[in-house]
Amino acid sequence: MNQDDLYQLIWMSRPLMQAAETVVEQGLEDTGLTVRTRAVLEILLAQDAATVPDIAQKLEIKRQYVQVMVNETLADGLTRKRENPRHKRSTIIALTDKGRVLIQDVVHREKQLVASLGHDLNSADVKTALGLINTLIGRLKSGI
Amino acid sequence: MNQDDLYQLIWMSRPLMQAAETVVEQGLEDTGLTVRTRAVLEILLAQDAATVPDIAQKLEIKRQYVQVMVNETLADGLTRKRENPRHKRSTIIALTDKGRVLIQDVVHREKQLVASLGHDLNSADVKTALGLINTLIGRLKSGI
DNA sequence: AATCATTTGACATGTTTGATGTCATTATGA
DNA sequence: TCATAATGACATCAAACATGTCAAATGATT
Repeated sequence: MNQDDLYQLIWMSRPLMQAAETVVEQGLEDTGLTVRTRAVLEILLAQDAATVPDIAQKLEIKRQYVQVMVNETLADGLTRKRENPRHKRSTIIALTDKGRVLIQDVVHREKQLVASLGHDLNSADVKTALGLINTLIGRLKSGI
Repeated sequence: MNQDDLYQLIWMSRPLMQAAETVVEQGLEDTGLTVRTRAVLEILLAQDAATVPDIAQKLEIKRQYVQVMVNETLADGLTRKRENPRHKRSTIIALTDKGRVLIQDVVHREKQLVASLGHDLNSADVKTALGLINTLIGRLKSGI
């Protein structure tokens, strides 16, 4: 193992994230979304509906802050509350049609951008890198 | 190209960064450094000395904020000002012995951690992933 | 040399992205 | 039933920046 490569790889995650989020922000400009409310909608798109604490766990941020973001999407008519049979106060948050169309459109445009960005990249390399990164995240989190 | 893999890879840069910085923070606990002042010292370690605007350019953040961080390291005796023949006000910032020992020690411990973290990873895979990430950063930044 | 734009440090203020703490209400489980 | 946990709502705080402005210093142009 060339450990300097791995060291560098880990530290390059910040520039990659920053560059990616800058590009995502540009695509969000006329939608009224932020990168973080976009993340909330993406979770709801993937699993149809979730409670605020569920979303917080997925995003690994505190529920209190997710609540603020969710309340924004509710105010904008992008999500709506659904009754939760398991808890009267803790409503289930689901996309409205408006919200679904919006986030689907955003994700679609992003995927097109990624496709043009990576048209000439080796598929196996990408898969390798993805696996590696997931391994690293797992080990860093578990303190191994 | 499986574009979903690439899409996922890009989005995983945030969890990777967060996990990495959490671990780095733990290693910094008894040093009085933050992740960002650590970054300043690492630049000075790599190139011996630099002005505040130089550091800002490397970190891709505003010089005004770098100034605040550098002033902290000056107050802590980790760096010192050196006369700049090219500009009377814009001093060159360099590590003191104390600062050099500290950042070298921090980086050394981090590299040991990375070594144990990645002992069983394939060296070629890591190199591939690093190259891929650098390519992606370049393309995202240039808007390609 | 005089002038004008640029660079820089210093300082004040604003913004985003959260964390933390607390309260009242509402489940849930022993 | 009674203690405990979960949840939404709200307030406060902090880190990591960005932005704007000023004055001193420098560099470039004429």
